[in-house]
Amino acid sequence: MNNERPYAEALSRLRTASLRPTRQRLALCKLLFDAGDRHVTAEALHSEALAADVRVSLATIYNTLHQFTEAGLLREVVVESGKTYFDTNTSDHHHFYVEDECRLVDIDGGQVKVQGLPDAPAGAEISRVDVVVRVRSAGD
Amino acid sequence: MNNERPYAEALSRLRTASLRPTRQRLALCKLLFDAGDRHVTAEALHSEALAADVRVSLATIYNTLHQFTEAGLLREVVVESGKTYFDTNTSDHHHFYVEDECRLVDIDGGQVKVQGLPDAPAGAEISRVDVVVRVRSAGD
DNA sequence: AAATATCTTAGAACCATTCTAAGATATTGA
DNA sequence: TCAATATCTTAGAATGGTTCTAAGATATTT
Repeated sequence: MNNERPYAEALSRLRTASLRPTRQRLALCKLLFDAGDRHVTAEALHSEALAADVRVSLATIYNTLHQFTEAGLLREVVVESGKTYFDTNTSDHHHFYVEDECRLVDIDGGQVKVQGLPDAPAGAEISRVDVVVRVRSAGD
Repeated sequence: MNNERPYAEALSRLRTASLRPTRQRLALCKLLFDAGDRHVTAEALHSEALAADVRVSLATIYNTLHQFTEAGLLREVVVESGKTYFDTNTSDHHHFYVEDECRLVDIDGGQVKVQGLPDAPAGAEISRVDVVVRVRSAGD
């Protein structure tokens, strides 16, 4: 977006999250948000960082992903036990989950309507409605 | 249901699954299916079995839960990473997930309609649509 | 620049789950 | 009924993703 100040956007993201702009967080910001909507696991982001010569520990990857999630910069998506995906798309939307590729695909939230849900259990209030459409590649 | 042949139902369940009626599987069948709709984790079922004086290893609990799932007697529900629930209700339905209690509540599938889903990604076909309504107990 | 607050890190710890391979149990077929 | 075969159960080790620890590094505030 801005070739002269490549970290301006990352910097402002960290400011809104009240997180100090460290080398690691700035680099992860760029990796996460410069490439459009993404669904990453901690391990995948770690590999990507190392491949891009960003020296960062796995612990920091986890810390950062959770801090970003708490700040509303990321959304956590659970579709399979033992694997956590972080989604850079935080708008109202849903997911296809391609089971045999362990891959997520966004479904725009605007066009999807979930009708007929009963009231939440007594004393509880809805925090989110997640629709996961599990699909299998027919080819296999 | 039948007080004189307490294992008759368990036995027929195992037959339909082509699984040998062992002491462990019969007992787990009873624990799982005699009490109406349930959502159990492997650990929880293990504790329950031990409490009921059913000597069974955790490995067998896992084996059995997976075999039952493959046979269509159970359904696996993923709502939180690192925790797998097995649901004795295998009919078309959805779930409330009470986040602060890690508890699932069934939502009857008949009355819920998910409209406006786009086509599955090229070459893929839908295997299931899961709706998870995350709720928080307002009290806390 | 000193004092303070926050961050990063390697490696250990953790926990749910799966694996291993050896003995036990169920089934089959004479 | 009994041996032969197939399947099952098990304790304990192994695995894999994630979190914890506590010590040194970096950023911020004064």
